[in-house]
Amino acid sequence: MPTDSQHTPLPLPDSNYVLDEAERLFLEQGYAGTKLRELASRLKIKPASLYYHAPGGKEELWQMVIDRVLKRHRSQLVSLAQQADPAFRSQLTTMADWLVSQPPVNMLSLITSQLQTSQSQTSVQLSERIYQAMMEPFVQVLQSAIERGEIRPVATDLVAGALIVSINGLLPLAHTGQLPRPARELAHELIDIFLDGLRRQ
Amino acid sequence: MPTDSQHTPLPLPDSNYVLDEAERLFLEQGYAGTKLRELASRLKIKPASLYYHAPGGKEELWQMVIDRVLKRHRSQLVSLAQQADPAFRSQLTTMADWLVSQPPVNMLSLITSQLQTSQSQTSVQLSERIYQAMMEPFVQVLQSAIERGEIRPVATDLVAGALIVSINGLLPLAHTGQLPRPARELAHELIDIFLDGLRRQ
DNA sequence: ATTATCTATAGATCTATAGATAATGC
DNA sequence: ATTATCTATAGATCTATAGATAATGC
Repeated sequence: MPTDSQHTPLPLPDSNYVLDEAERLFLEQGYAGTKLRELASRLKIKPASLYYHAPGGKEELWQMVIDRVLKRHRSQLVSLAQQADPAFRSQLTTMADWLVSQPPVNMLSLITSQLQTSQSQTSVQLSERIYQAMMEPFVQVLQSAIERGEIRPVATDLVAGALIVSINGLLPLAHTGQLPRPARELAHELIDIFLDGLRRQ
Repeated sequence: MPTDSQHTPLPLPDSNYVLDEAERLFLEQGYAGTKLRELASRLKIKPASLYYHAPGGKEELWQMVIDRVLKRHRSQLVSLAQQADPAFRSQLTTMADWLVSQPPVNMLSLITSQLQTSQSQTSVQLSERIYQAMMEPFVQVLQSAIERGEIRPVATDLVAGALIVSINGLLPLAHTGQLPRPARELAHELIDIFLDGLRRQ
């Protein structure tokens, strides 16, 4: 019943080993917790060499990473949402599988991190972008399902947000053995609960 | 009623202004993002004075804060879960209201923060404590409801976790205006969706 | 005497800059 | 010539320690 693996996993736009490693660190440890020393050390270069790739230093790296992550999520999720299969549940599981395949994006700490770095981009603009990249694709799918009469009219943004943070928030617990099951499986079960509810039917 | 000879407004167990402020900072900005300078500055004391309250420095402050937060959540949630009213939905909303009233605890970043500080307490022990403090009370309530036949038999730990991370994860979005509604209202709507599901009944 | 702060300062860590160096591509 | 690294080092920031000081409680 779960949708099978896709054909080609889309040639990912930017393949940049510096940003790849920076992304892992920033998403996992946050802005303040990420040290240029450690990033350089993982890349097996000296910290000074990072300024060749990002003359603007840590803040520019952060900006590039966030940009890339949000663009990737938006393009991938929108494309999955528009895929042929119109069955609501399989749309959701496919999108969930994508989230599960990616390093978890903690929408909340992204915003508060941004507040710290006091960037040109305000936190309002950032949460707008996070919304478009992560929530909007889910909102679209939910909206269509409502229009087709498949599901009840609910607050689509609330449900979209709940789905995303549940999936992303529970993944780490899957790993620490607190919820000892494969992440995909957890995500699918979560979706079924959202669909059918807890109450006896 | 507890004897209230003095009309002190806050009878909550530990009232410690240093830990209060440290808790705000640690939960909001994480371990690395919290600077002793800023903590001291908010308390209107010099950084060195913090070592009177916590000779072990930053790590001891972190440990004390996490301890206090988890104990508070566990005692409060367990007590709310055992309250007279046996109606399942109102048990959940009462517990949700408590979560909403508190600074959001990001279970995930707590664990990864702990990994950084390389404390005696392993991250496994910590996630065990987080589980007992936050998830277990919800699991109990769900378990009882299943036994009473009010809800279907579901993976209680999964649902408990999803409820908690949804509530805590969406609060900040309520504030940034991305989901422009009072937090309690959002939480209650979320609970109703979990109960009834999305599908047309 | 104890409590809670302070000043002064050490030492570690972290980000960033300047300029050199080696390898690759035309 | 351009690309990607390096060494050396400055300067900021951050945690922590030592010892002094003032206020409070017995």
